[in-house]
Amino acid sequence: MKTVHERADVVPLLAEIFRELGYEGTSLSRITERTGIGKGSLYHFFPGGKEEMASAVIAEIDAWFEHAIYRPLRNDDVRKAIAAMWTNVNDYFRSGGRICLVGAFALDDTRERFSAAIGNYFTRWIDALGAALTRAGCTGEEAQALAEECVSGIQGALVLSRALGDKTVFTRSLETLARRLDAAVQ
Amino acid sequence: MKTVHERADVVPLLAEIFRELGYEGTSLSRITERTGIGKGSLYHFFPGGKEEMASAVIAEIDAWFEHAIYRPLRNDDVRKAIAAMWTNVNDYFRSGGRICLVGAFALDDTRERFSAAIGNYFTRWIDALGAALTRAGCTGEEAQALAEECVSGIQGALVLSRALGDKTVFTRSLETLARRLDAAVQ
DNA sequence: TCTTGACTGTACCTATCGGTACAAATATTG
DNA sequence: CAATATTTGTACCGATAGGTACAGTCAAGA
Repeated sequence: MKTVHERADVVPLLAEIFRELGYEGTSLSRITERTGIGKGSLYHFFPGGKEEMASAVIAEIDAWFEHAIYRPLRNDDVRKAIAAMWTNVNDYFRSGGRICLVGAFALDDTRERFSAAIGNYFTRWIDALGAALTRAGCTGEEAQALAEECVSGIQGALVLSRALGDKTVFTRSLETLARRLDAAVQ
Repeated sequence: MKTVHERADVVPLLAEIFRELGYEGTSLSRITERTGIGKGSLYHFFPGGKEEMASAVIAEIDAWFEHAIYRPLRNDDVRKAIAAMWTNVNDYFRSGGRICLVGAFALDDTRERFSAAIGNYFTRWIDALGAALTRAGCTGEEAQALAEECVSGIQGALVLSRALGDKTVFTRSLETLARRLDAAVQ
């Protein structure tokens, strides 16, 4: 028997593996082991090998954030977009049970391979949130500082809640950050 | 010619390599390449291999934080200990140019190997800072929440500043956190 | 139905992985 | 100096790494 896949279905599976094992920790045999997809298929979908697989994963993550978080922050009603951001972030990271792959890649020298994509992801997040806060009446400086603090805070909460094995650390941090934003937009 | 080392001198070298390459990304040949120390010596000092090397690194990091940060927070004058914490943290992480190895290990499944040590490092940091804040007049809840926020914030600042390749993100975050603590102890 | 092109499994390649064995070189002690 | 204990370089080991080659399988269109 032979299962037929397509590239779009494979990327999310790869994402979870990279998330769990890191870039260096993810081997082709582990991918096959966990997904049942052999080397033949993997190199058919991703001729560039492991690096192209990780690139595809990052691109998909980026697209998801662009659609679910950045665009609403730039275009929609500020308060609604910010509220949506918090629930989407909480869901996406499974209340701290799932890490941010982009943040994880930034920590070791995997960063060198994907530095442009990594920088972009965070820059656009901060800028979109900053723009929303500016629209809500914050000064440029204030907005930028608050946005940076939120994005940074989310990353820290992911690290800490995973280190302590305690999801409540994550949800609690999110609530604190949300309150701080609410105060700024009144 | 033959250079003779001793275990205590090797650990800091290993620390920098693990920091840069991650646990899985660090191979024995890379260690030899960067330090000149051969397998013979490495396995003489660390019979348990790579896992024992990483354990030794974590233990040394832990000891440094215990001495330079946790103990002063528990015993010394609160305001002085907190001020010392910020300057020590800023120096230790080279203003964001150096990551937190313990935090990085927490993100992927390297965590499973060292979960006790990882959890301990963060728990003791939060508890020591919380105890200091309590002594300065905060309620237990307030102190715990603030301490958690600071430790989490430092981790987030490391991730973000490395992702953006911008050390000012780190120093700015530290200043914001420091102001927040100052306000709490008046 | 026959052909085409996307998809897959298997076999294979070289390089490197973590780890072991051990004799030679070096310090240290008596 | 002689004897002992540390430390080190080198040669190995089996397993696995990422990657290639390619024939076989399949669904869909002509």
